[in-house]
Amino acid sequence: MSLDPLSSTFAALADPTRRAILARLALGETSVMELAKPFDMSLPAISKHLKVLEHAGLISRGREAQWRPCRIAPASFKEVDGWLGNFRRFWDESFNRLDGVLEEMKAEEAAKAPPRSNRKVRVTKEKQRGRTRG
Amino acid sequence: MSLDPLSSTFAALADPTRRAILARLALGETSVMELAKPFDMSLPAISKHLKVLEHAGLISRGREAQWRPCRIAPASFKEVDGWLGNFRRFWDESFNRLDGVLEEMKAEEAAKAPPRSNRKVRVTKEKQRGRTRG
DNA sequence: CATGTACTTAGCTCATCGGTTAAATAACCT
DNA sequence: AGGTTATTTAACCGATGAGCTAAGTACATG
Repeated sequence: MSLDPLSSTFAALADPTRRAILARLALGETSVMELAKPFDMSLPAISKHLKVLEHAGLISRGREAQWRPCRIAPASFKEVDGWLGNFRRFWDESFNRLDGVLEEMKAEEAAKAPPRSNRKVRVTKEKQRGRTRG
Repeated sequence: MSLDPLSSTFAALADPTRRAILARLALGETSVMELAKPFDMSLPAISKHLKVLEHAGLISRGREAQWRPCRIAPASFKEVDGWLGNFRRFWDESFNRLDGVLEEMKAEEAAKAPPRSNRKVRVTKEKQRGRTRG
């Protein structure tokens, strides 16, 4: 058992029940009972799902008397987003433009590169989402 | 077999070998042999991984003579990103500010809402990434 | 302390997954 | 045609995953 973090996170997200639980938690912290309600499924099943989500770092759990309230934990979401960022240029128009900075570079490149060029593009691991722009 | 699209996409991403294959494909279209090289694994195993990725909509495959070149397919990545967008406010500082628009609303809310308020927050399904601002 | 409520753990079943080897298919190259 | 190269399919195996029921733990309260 125990895969690398990204693998266990993606694995956790690969289940519709677990994604539904996360969607519910996006509305706010709540108890296991509450989370279980919408599902036609035994409580132990939900408990397992929560364990998986917790292990994946997608939720964290507190203790209040006999309740174990669950809430979204940001870290793993952020990691997934970071990984996804490596591929963002494949679908995100505005990202491809990099807020206009790449415009010039492209123009320069185009000036000296032949058409239909198949040259490789660097993938700049992480950080794509960090442009706060004030 | 055959889960909902998001589930099979996340499931496909939950394997490090498959993610490595995608990382390689981010550098450009290539053959199965080429993709297989870095891995200490039989060719059929790679073939299966590619099938999974294709089924998940993360890659598409062409035909050139005896080669079946693979390339990144954007759609499923985009879907994952869209889903992730529902949770972006949990970790993305700049998103939380919504380019400054929410600033005022928050101020107004704060004026009439009691402290430690636990009120629910709407999650605005999809589209978060669409602000081109070009 | 006994009972109830909120959960978790244990132990089981069945399906799916990731890997294997061996054989099949497909297209090219004499 | 016959061989080589690229890739897939088939058949199998051990491990993991999602569900169940039954039993256990933790806390609260009558």
